[in-house]
Amino acid sequence: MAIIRVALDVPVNRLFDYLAPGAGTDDIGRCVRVPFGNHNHSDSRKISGVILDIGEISSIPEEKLKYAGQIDRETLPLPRSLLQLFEFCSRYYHYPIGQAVMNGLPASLRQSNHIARRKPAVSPDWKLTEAGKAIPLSAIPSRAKAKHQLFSLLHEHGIMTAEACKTLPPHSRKLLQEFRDRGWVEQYLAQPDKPVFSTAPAPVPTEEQAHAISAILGSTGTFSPWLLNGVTGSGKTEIYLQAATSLLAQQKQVLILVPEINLTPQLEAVFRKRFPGTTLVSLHSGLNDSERWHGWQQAQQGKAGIILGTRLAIFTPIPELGLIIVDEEHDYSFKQQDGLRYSARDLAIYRARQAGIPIILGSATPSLESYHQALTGRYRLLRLHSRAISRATLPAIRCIDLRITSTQEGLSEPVLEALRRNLSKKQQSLVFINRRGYAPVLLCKSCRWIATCKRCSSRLVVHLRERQLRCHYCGDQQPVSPACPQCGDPDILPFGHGTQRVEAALVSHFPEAHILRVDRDSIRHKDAWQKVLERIHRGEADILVGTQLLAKGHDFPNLTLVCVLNADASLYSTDFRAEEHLFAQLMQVAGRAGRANIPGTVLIQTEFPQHALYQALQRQDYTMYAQAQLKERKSAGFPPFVYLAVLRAEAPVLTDALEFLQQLAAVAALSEDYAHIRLYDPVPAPMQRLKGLERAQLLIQARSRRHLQLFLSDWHQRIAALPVRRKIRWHLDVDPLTV
DNA sequence: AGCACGCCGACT
DNA sequence: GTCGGCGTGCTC
Repeated sequence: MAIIRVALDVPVNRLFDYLAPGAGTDDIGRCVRVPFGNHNHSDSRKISGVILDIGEISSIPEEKLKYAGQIDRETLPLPRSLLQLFEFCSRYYHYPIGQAVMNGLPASLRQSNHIARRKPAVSPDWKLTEAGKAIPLSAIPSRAKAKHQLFSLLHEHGIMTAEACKTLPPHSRKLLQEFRDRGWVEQYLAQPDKPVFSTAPAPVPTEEQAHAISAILGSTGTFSPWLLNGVTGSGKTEIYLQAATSLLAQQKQVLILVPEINLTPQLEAVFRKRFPGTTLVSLHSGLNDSERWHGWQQAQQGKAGIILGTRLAIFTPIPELGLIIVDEEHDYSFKQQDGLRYSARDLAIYRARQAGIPIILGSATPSLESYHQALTGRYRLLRLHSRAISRATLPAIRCIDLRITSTQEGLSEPVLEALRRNLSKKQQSLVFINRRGYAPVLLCKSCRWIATCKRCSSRLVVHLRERQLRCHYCGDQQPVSPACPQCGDPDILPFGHGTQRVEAALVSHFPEAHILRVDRDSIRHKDAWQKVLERIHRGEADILVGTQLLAKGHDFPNLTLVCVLNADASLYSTDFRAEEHLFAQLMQVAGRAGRANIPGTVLIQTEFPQHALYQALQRQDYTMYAQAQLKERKSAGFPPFVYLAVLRAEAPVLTDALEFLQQLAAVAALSEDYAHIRLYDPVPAPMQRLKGLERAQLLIQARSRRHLQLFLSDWHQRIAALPVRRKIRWHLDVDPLTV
């Protein structure tokens, strides 16, 4: 009897075997309901899983095997390539296979009771198999009237369309299932739909663009990763569009990944406009179950030519995938920070290799990992030097030396003066300060007490308008107390500047101006972001005050001045990626200034104007900066010259977490591959206390991916075999962003 | 993860 | 005497 091996959403890295009479290899990739757990209860609970394999024998004793429930044959099975992707995820990120699969599926497929409920989006047709054709009609006794009739219908036409099935009495539909179980008929899908293609007129590309486009298109049908490096406004999007045009014309599908949900509408609009007749589906976490399910189906059926989405879209089945585009490839949002900690950008490379297609990684400031790949010839580098619209010039970037210039409420006189001038010119300005709230610190002048979070090792941020102290890590809030809880002095003061405080200062400086604050607090309500964008575009804001929300990928045509207030904070960070991140962020925010035919100005307040970062930024010289950074990374032994993984543990008491990690480190020494890796001492995590738990971490470093993986596989198995330590939670993060 | 089993403390 | 606390171990 056939045995199906099913991926289930349980934290055990193995498949579960079930008896499934009548199941065949075409059931691989299908959803199935199976009984799970509840050994000696008659009404054992059923959950959904995905069939990953099928065979005749099981390593599980026969008496333990249960019968699988209903297999969902109404829905297209997941393609093998997607199943392979899940298997790769499970191996590479050391995550249970069932949870890797279920993490990637839309909720409507994942939910434990979906099959009975969900209306199928497509019904496959039935056709006679070779075995079925060999059965003569006379083999069916004519007294079995319905059976005979159905079989003769099948013999007459060879197929039974889904439409025709609907007109059959329910009894006959049951018979079809019976025929299938006998191997006489099978379900199949008529030719998958091809995406409709149509295109609106495209602008004539610049010479650089034309070169990039023809290079990319020359690699159609082969795995070729392209790193497209061009500053904001250099016309990366046009290259995406024209590369997509060619692939869509060949009836291929195009997958586009963007970092954030906020960026999907914008790029979506651009693509819809260029390809008015092509079905575009947008996939991100803002969709409800049925919307996501619908988009997924359109992609899988080949109806959607363009699949645009955030990181989760990397798990969409796309049968005719011809091109992948990862926009803003350096962005951290591509890495999932909990559960299956995958990098959608890295998985996109995997998919491109798997499908044998080109992939474009686009960025003004590529990640050092990708740039290194380009320098060593694994990726091919395409550079766009000039802004695409000929008259647009790069913004002039100038540092304001805070060592010799004083500030009031965080604003220096040159910044105020520039804002004043821009106001009189009726042009928009952006004041960038990457810190929400009014002030990041509440300090008692007499005893130096600082308001801190009870559950986290963080300082509470003053939100003056709401008269609240808030923890930006756990969300906890409390009213601002009237006096110092330690010494009773009523003289406690907000220290430092956040968006609210800068907004207030600007209001008093420029009472006549329209000032709009944009941060996570101001757009908390749904649709608020869209409304803010509309207001900005209607010119209803003279000065924008905001966090990185404003820095990412939005074109504000009338914006000509950008002022950066507190950039230096990142330079004090212990995180080895902090500088790279700051550079990318500042390049991005600088790119907001000056579009079309208005030149832009960027002013950066800093105490370190001589710092290499600001020097490179002023020249907008990514290459110079990246090469200097790579040199530093190489000598310091950081990625991309080494490969990292982090094992993090959390427990109510720090020493428990540290001791646990110490124990794991001892276990690691038993591994054969231990010689090829370097294990650091367990240390408290950068944010030691979070949501009431103490966190510690153990850094693993290796010279090659292969060695890291060999070690991790072995180590992970040893850890899993260890007796469970209560009250300690842990996880492994491969290629972590922060260590 | 769930869920059942199991072995110890305060209650009708 | 039992109800239920959560510590432990298994799920095909």
